[in-house]
Order: sequence, then structure tokens, then C-alpha cells
Amino acid sequence: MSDSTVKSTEEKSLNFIEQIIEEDLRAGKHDGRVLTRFPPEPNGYLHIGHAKSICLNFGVAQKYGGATNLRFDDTNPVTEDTEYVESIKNDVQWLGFQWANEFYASDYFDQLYEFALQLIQKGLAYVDDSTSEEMATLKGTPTEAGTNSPYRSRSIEENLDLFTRMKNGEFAEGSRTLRAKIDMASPNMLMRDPILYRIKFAHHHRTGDKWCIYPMYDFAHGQSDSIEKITHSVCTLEFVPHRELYDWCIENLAIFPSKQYEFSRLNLTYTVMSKRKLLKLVNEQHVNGWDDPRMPTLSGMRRRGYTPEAIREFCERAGVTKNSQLIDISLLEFCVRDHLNKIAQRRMVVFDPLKVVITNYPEGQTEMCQSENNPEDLEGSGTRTMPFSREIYVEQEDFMENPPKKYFRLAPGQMVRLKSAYIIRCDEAIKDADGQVVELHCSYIENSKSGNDTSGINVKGTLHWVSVAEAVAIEVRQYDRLFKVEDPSSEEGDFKDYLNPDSLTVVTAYAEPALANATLEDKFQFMRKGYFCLDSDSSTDKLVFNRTVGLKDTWQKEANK
RNA sequence: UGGUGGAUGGUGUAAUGGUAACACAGAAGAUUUUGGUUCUUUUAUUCAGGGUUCGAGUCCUUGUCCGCCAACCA
Repeated sequence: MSDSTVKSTEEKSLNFIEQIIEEDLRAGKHDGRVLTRFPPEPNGYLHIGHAKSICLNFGVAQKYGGATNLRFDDTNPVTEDTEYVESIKNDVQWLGFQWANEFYASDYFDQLYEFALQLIQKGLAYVDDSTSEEMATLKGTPTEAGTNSPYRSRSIEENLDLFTRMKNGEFAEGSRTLRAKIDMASPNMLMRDPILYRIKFAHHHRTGDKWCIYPMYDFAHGQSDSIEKITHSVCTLEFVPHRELYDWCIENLAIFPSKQYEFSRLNLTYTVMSKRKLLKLVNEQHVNGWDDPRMPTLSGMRRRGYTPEAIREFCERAGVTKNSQLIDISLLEFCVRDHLNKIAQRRMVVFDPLKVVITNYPEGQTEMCQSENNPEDLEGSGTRTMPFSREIYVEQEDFMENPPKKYFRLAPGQMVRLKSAYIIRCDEAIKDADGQVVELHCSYIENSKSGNDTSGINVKGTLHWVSVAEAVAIEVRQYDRLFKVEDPSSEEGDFKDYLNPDSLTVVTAYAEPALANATLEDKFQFMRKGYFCLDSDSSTDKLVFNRTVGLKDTWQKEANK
């Protein structure tokens, strides 16, 4: 067996979550059952960081024959909305995952209330009349123990009565809370009698006005996991300090022992990932909404033309650890190109037109040229035709009057291949009064047509082109990185100071006729330009395209030397 | 500061006491009717000190640096 065969049959190493699951499986825990959950709060749009969590949670469940619940953590009615619920469901499905059950923390409000009553009865929770300021001062600091609230020693009966009345709406918002009675001297600040319930006279997107008390995250999340019998509750590292409380609630309620495991969140260079910052970009109109193609949101990436396959591959390559990761955006772009290269239809589009007149081609004549839709998938994608005529457009940058060495494009006397058409020779550059080249006169080699070239001429360069008469004018939106620096969040001052002012460039370009039939689902490669997709802003009389990502450009590097 | 999580090429990940490897990025070349793709080659890595061991990226210890926690947010 050769080395390469050995390598290809080697098993890919497991990430630490998979290792935990396999150990549990070996130990016969939960009868070999694996149930995970993806628990977003419906207060914003999903981004690439969530994609990692989705791929992990759904991925391990799939791998070990389990299932995943989608659970909306909707315990704070003030910030949450149905609009977000819909977008989140849409994004998860688009990414390619299907949940076993759609649940809401609010489904469990009755049960959670019962749990709270149990804790009170066990003498493990009490109603506190302190204001939030009073509570903050009594809480102590990491180095000094806190002091007990004066209300901590209330009787079980009084607590039961007060809590019931809290629920019945007898007390003003902010006047009372239900707190766990744990340890005001705990080194873990979260264990210093955490608030379990607070009063909010707010309309909930699902339960309406039924409740005026709402559980805090820590009193809802673990119990929700437990109610659903989640076996592996996987979340991000900032919840590590919550685990002690997560376990405390489960233990004292004596309910199903779900376990929490934490991994590090994903960050990308040249963008920001926090919901707060993304919201700011939207609200202050630095971008055009949550689905602006420059946003790291899934809806933005979808609109930009990124595929679910590419995003899943990226998450897979990013890996799962506890190290903080700031991943180079070029890895994501690699995954996007890699997938798009296999599936994108090739089209010719000229961005910055320079008219070429083929002087020895008959005036008024048009012939069709056949061109493959995708050289990576010749059979599956077939071919299309495009018109060739006496007047065509090529890119301005594909002509130089005084070319440097290794410039394989048009220059006086130099020959190139027009992709899928003829070889032409540049005879003359026509200039305007300012000396700008406005037109090229070329001659074509009659027996050099693609497919039956008998000319015997070999040229180094092949250009994309469109016939002037049939060219379709389109709008192209070219995106660049949103920020000028790798990690805007770690820079001095306001992160918005580091926005890239040139993150969006709009141009009119000229496309071959076949592009006019584009649909929103299509993925294109504009040859020698990059990958593009139709934008939803398009109308019947104006097609708008987004540049998903450019092609690798090794000539640019050569030219800069 | 008390607690807590972390530190392996530029970036991310692997090596579970036994030759520090893979991918991206970078560089060089070949092929190419896309200066794309593909292929070949290549540069570069264990935070520091001490200890255990025949052997340490891995274990112990001290230190350094980074992240998170003191919301009636999640």
C-alpha cells in the first residue's frame, strides 16, 4: 500500500466535542442517544459565527445518529420578535439542516414557574425587594464576598405568597425579583444569589400578555435542555461561568441531567461579529440592511452568492476548539471559489469597454460562436452560443500601447485569441484629441475559429469579449472588505472609524445576451473577472449583479513588480 | 485584582508521552482557448524558565501574555 493510500484511508481526527460524545457512547450513557439543540434568541439575524454552531450541533447529531432541536430562547420579550424567528428558520434550512422539533423556551413558562415554586418550597429561592442598585452593592466584587440581602431570610410561606402575587401582576416592574439562595461569597459572581425571575409588563411575541414575570436565561436554558432531554448542550465559551449554575438548577430540581460543553466562537478578519455592532451598522446605514452582501450575516452571504456548501466546508475547516480564532477571510473565499468553480456557468462580460473594429470582417455580418458553460463540468452543463460581429468590446486593461514583458494581451502588432471565436491581430490604436485610445482596429485570422482552427498560430493570451450590437448593459456591484483593518474590534476608538469607504463600487458592464435569462438561483463566473449572481434589486429593464468573489489574479501581482 | 478558559508556522487545525503534520495564505515552476482550474516544488511552527522521563507540544511547577465573568441581556 502506498503512502498516499494510507493517508486517504486514515480517519480524520475527532474534535473534542466528538471525543466526548464517543466516550459517552462507549460508556452507554443515555442508551446511546444523542440529542443536541441550536438555541438562538430571536432578536437578530444569524451570522457566520452562528453557522459554526449550527454545523457543529446538527453535524454531530447527524454523525452519531441523533437529532437536533431548534429552540428559540425567547425569555426577554422586550428585544424579541417574530420577524427574527422567521429569518432564523429560513437561514438554518438554507444552510442545509432540518430540526427534529421547533421549540420555544416560552413553551415551558408554566413548567418553569412550577420549578420556581419547587425551589421556594425547598428553601432555595426567595423574593427580594431590593432595587437593582442595592443588589449591585450587596453583590460584592470578585475579590470581596457579597452580603446577604435583608430579604433573604423570608419564610417559605411569605415567598410563596409574594411570588404568586408577582405572577398575578400585583407589583410594579422592577420592584421585586425571585432569587436563588446559593452563596453570596462564591468566587463565581453568577452564584451570588442569581436572579431567577423578573417582572416585565411586556407583550411577548408568543405568549402575549399571559405573563408579567419572565425567567432569566439561567433559569430557562438548562431546564429547557433538561425538559427536552438534550444530551449534549453545546454553546460558546462565554457561558463557561454559567455552567455551575446550570448544574445547580438541574441538581436541585432533580431533573434530567443535560450537560453543557463550550467551544470558542468564530471571528473573521476584516469584519465584526457582535450583534450589537452589526445592528449599529444597519441602523446607522453604513450598510443597506441585514442582508447587505457585505455583512457577515447568512442572509448577506446568501445574497452575495456564497453557497451553503461553501459555508459548511468553511466551518468544517475552521475546526472546533477552545482557542480563540480570528480566521483569515481568505479561507472562506477559498471555499467559496472552490465550490463555485465547479458549479458556476461561464459568461463573458466586459466591465470597462474598449471598442474593437475587425476591419477585415464583413460589415453587417453576424455569426454564432459556441462556448462551453463550464469547463469543469463539460457534459453536465452543455454549451451556449453568442454572436460575433465586426464590432466588439474588450476590456480597456487588455490593451497597452507600450506593454511590459510577459503582457500577453493586445498591443500594436500583437495577437490574441478571442475566447471561443477567432485570433485577432491589433493593427492600429485610434486616439482622441487628448491622446486617449478610444478604439482599436484589428484583423481576424479567418481559419482560426475555435473548434476548427487550422491556422497553426499559437497565442499566449485569450480575452473575453462581447459583440457591441447585442451587448446587454447590466449593473454590477463589486464588494470589497467592509473594514480596512483585520480586527476592527481590537483597534483604538470606535470600530466604525475603520470602515472601508470603498467597500462597494457600482459599474455598468456589457454582457453577452445569454446572461439576460439569469435567475436569482444561478451562479455565474464572468470569465477572467470573478463569480457573480443576480441581485434581488433587478427588474425586467435593469439587471443587477453582485460580485460574490473575484478570481485569483496572479497577473496583478506580476504587473505590480 | 478573585474566579475561569486559552497559548503549536502569517492564519486555522492535527499530533491523546515516541519522526511536529494538514489546509489556507506566500514563493517558484509546468499545463491551460479564463494570467482561472489542475499539477509539481517550496518558505515558515510548539509563549518563557525550571522539573519528571530513555524520550515532553503533550505530564508537574513557576511566570508571561490573551479572552471571558461583577446586566432585573442571552
